[in-house]
Amino acid sequence: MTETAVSSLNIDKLARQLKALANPKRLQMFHLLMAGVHCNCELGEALAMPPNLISHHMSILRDMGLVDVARDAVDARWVYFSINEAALAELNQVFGAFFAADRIQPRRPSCGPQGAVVPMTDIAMG
Amino acid sequence: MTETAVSSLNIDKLARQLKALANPKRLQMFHLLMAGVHCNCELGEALAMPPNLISHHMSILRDMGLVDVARDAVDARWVYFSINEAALAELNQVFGAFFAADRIQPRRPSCGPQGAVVPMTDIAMG
DNA sequence: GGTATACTTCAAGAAAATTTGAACTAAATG
DNA sequence: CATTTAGTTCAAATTTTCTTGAAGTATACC
Repeated sequence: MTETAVSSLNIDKLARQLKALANPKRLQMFHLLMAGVHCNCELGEALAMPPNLISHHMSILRDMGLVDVARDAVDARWVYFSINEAALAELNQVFGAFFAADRIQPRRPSCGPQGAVVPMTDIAMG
Repeated sequence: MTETAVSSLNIDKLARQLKALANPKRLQMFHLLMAGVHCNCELGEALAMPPNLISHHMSILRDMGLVDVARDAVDARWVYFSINEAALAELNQVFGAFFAADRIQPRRPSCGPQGAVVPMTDIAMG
């Protein structure tokens, strides 16, 4: 990834996706979905949370495209949440590129005396 | 990474690290630090933010161990922020393991009719 | 058709994060 | 030694997020 490819627009989107995940309950929900499809009631039982809260947190993950939802073909009252694999792949790619250790540069700050040459007259001699 | 290795303790730490990064301003600051060491005033100039806000956001990244700080050897008033490379490496490892696409399992939910066998008496014939 | 079920939406309250402005610290400068 | 400089800390105000409880929707069951 080039420097210009890490644009502020990408940074904003990455920040919003990370914010959707940056919550212990939502991260646990995501973890459960990684282990396979779950319905609202299963998530609620696993995390000891009421169904409306599950619904709320799932909508945050859904809004960021990270989670998909489907209704049961036999009984449409049941909803099944699952990981959006394309979004996960893109997140992994963007995250890996953004936080790649080899992007770290040995720049020196342009202000402060550190980068500046210390004048010889200021250097104590003998 | 095994399922048990992704424990709730790890999830909480990952959630806290992601939360520290899940802010557009802090992510931009982190991006600037990836390009090399910056002092408070450089970050403030680049992001049009007052020094106390830079200080505040940097302390959040520092508290999570993601950013290091050092004072100038010549003029100790200047502070230099940089990426903590060990923390970055660990974050990449944990994130990559947690969100690894191949962790997704084809589980069927244990409630709802989807997984259940549809009784023959309910299947319309001929 | 009335009731139960599974979930969502809404509104209000509680908690947390963010921003602002001022006061403070420590070090360098004249 | 007073002043300037670079940054931090503090307290209050604002904004956002999270939780709670109730109401609403749509579907299935009897």
